[in-house]
Amino acid sequence: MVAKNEHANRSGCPIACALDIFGDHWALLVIRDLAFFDRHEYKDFLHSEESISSNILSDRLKKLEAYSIISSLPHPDSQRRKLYYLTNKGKDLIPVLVSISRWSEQDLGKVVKIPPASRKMLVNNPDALVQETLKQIEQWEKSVGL
Amino acid sequence: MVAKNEHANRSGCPIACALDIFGDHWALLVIRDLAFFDRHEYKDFLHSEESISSNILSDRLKKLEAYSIISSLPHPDSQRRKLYYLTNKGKDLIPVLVSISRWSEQDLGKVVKIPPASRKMLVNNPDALVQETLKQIEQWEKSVGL
DNA sequence: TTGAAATAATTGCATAATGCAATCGTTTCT
DNA sequence: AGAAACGATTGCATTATGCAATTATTTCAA
Repeated sequence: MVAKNEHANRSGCPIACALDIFGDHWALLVIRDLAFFDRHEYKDFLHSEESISSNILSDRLKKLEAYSIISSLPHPDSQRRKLYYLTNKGKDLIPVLVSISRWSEQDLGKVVKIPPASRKMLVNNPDALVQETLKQIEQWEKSVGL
Repeated sequence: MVAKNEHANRSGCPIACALDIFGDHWALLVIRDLAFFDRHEYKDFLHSEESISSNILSDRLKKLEAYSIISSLPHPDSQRRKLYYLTNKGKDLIPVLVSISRWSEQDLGKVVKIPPASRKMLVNNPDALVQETLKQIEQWEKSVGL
């Protein structure tokens, strides 16, 4: 890892504990890629729109794996590539991602770009968006034999 | 502010945009204090369990105010003290805080300490927790004549 | 009324985290 | 066999954070 995080478990507060795990600029974006964008490989995360650095990505993948939020699988086509995926603990973060998106949609105005179909579901029935996302993840899992 | 954040608006992604605002170890804790713990003053935030540093607190209050997530009021008892409170934009973050708490309750185990009454509501009816929180905020607002 | 405490910051400095470009050692492709 | 792809790591510059001390007011209490 790039460096140690001195803040682990500052308190028993559920929000503080969560922030000790994903309270930074990048962790949730990796989880977003896994949850919504069907990205599962190192290079996919690396090339996502926000341009994460290679060292930071490597660090976050390790941390998220250490926290059992993600896990990985050897890629069927290659022994060196890996397929990352969300554990149940990680999937449980989808409602968090959706509520954050909902807030941005409501309160951040035009800078935020969301595909119309998703936006509609996000506004009218966020729970359905969570469910649909889970369903697509299940499909992917089946496709790799998980 | 302590320093400038070079990451503003990395993309149009609603999650990335949100993280550019509160994706750090402290911002959401200040919002938590305002939302759930009836803390409204600098010293209250400063003395909260996680021990935020004075310079960081000062910085976050400025940023959150700049983003119109919080606002402030002169304290009725003192001209130097201020009363901070959540704007509508800030109140819209309560569902985010609740969903994060819910995740921690579900997936972080015993390190997380939540009062039994809140935990029950968090698990069985998170929306009700949001509503109750909003109601208590309204009461406080009334009490200071907002 | 005057000195002490309280309050909201700010400063300086050490440490940690991040950003960035280059590079490494494999593996895979042609 | 050589080139490209890939997952990482390294070194170094910059930015953010942590921490203790300090500041300038204001408020409180003897």
